[in-house]
Amino acid sequence: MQKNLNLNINPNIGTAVFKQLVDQVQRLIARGQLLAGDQLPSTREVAKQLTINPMTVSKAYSQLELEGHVERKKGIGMIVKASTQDPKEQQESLLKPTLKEFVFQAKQLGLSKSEAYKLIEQSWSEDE
Amino acid sequence: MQKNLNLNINPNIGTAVFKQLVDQVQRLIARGQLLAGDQLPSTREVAKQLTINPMTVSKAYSQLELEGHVERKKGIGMIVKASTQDPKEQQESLLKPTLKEFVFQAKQLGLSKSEAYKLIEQSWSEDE
DNA sequence: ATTGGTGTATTATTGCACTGATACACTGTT
DNA sequence: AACAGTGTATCAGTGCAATAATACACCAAT
Repeated sequence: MQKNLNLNINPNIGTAVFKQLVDQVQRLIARGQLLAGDQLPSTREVAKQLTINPMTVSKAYSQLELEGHVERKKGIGMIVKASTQDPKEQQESLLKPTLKEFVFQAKQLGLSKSEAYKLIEQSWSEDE
Repeated sequence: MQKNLNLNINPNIGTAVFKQLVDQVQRLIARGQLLAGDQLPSTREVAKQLTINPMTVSKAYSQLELEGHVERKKGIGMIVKASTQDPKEQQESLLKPTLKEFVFQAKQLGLSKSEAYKLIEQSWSEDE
C-alpha cells in the first residue's frame, strides 16, 4: 500500500527538484515516518500532485535506491529498506549542510548567537 | 581602493556561483563590513582568486547594481551605495530563506526546538 | 489472456549556468 | 599619446535539469 507523504517542492529556490525529493524522503525515513517495508507513492502519483514530470520523480527514486534507502520491486514499486544506522546520527548528518550554511550566513551578517536563537524561536512558532 | 573581501564559493552545493556571490556581498553590506563609497574588487581579481570566469563575476555585479546595492562607475569599478534600509531588517530579510529552510528540515526530521538549539550551539563553536 | 498498475529506457527539445576567447568603451596615470 | 586598469558585450560551446511523448518489462488481479 502506498503512503501519502506530504512532499513540498520549491521550484524557485535553485535546488534541483529531484534533489529536493531525495532529501525529503531521506528525512522522512530518518524520522521514522517511513518504516522498512513501506511503499513510496508511485512516480506518476507524485508527478501529478506536484505538477512535475514522472521521469523527474523516477530520477529521484533511482538516486534513493543507489544510496541504499529503498529497494526497487519490479512491477510493484519502491519499498523502504531497513536502516542500519543510528537514527540520531542519521538526522544530524542530513541536517548538517543546511545547519552549516545557516551558521555561516548568520556569522557573515555579524549576528550574535543569541540573535540567531531569537530568529529561530520566531520562525519555529510561525507555521501552525 | 579595492577591498579584499573573503569570498567563498562552493561549486558542489547546487546554488549558482553568481548567486552565491550576490548573496555574500549583500551580507557584507548589511553587516557594515562594506560601507558606502567602498569599492568592490575587480571582476578579474575575484575571478582569479576563486578560479572562475570573470563574466560570472560580472553577472553577479550586474545583479547587485540592479538591486540598488552598488553603483557602476565607468572605467573605475563598482562602488557601494548608501543604504536606506534599517540594518537589522536587512539582516533578517537576507537570512530568512536559509532560516526557514533550516526550520523546515529540522521539523521534518522530527527534532525538538531544544535539539535544534543544541546543534546550532555545536556548529557555532566549531570553526575557529 | 487481458487489464491496469508499477518503474524506466529512449529520444528530442528547452532553458540556464558556466566557461573561454575576443573585443570594445571608459578612466586615471604616466 | 600611450598604457594599464576598470566593466561588459558578444559568440561559441559544454553540461545539467527538466519536460514531453512513446514504449517496454514487470507484476497482480480479474
